[in-house]
Amino acid sequence: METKDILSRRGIAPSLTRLKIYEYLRAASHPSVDEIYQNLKEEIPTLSKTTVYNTLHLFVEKDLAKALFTDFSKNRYDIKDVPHAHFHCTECDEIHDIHEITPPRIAEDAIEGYLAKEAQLTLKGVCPRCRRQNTNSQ
Amino acid sequence: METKDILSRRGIAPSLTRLKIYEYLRAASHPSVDEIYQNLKEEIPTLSKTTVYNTLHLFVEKDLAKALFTDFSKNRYDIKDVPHAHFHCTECDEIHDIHEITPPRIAEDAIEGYLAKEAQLTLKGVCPRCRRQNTNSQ
DNA sequence: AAATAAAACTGTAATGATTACAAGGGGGTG
DNA sequence: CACCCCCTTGTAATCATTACAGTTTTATTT
Repeated sequence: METKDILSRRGIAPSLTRLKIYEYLRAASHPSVDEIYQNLKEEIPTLSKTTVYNTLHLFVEKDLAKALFTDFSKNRYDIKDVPHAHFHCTECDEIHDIHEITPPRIAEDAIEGYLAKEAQLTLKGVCPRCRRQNTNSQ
Repeated sequence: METKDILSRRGIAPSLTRLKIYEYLRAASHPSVDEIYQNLKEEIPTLSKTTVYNTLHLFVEKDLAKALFTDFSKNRYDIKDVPHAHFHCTECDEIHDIHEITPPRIAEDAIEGYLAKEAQLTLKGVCPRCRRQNTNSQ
């Protein structure tokens, strides 16, 4: 399927900028906003970084792309020693510990060639309290 | 075990500031740096935010605490649709797709009361290339 | 083709988290 | 008492992200 159609299907107008960003994203490896911007501004000299942000937000909203959480961006700390997952509620922005599901225990040499030191499992969605509030108010 | 001893065991001098930060971290729920700072400066009026950063970095280095990756601060994007994990190499800062291990498929209602929409599994460690380079140069 | 409205795009400024860095302070040791 | 080391502090710099208002482009209607 052509990129144009992929965007159209999701209700995104397939402008040149959006096509290029989509294609860069598909070809590259987890690029940062700046990487996308730096690389595309050769082809699209008028490109603005704000547009890259806007476009990525749009893609995420329309389920065409995902925002990753990685070690680059850590702004919460935890001290619990029992393995557990984290649930981030997108409504209230709270983080809850989840013990029903745990990050897989990964041996250091589980993945050929890699030395794995830590695994984090993060879930995203709506927490019980926010679900109740949504139901009540609608 | 007393907090003082927990720190000492890891080779961290148990200063008042560090004790308080450790105890706050243990009692609170995934606090941000600012939350820790705001709450402790009542007790420790001279506290500086830099100290909170320094102390947390120290705890992480000594394996007393973990930095979480969450949706709050995401700065990489991905478009792949096959479920896969991400491996963040702490030496070269690259992110690799890992297909040998995948995030557990989590049904929306898998966790009592929660609505789970997405799961991300992130590993941390050293990638094959960096491991080879370390070996060669030492 | 002109007129209009809506949607995309842009640039600048503001915000917020984090880091860099150089200097201050306190406690223990010789 | 002098010295040194480590902890702590404050300011300034950096970097990613967002806010916002204005401009350009595109599509639509006349």
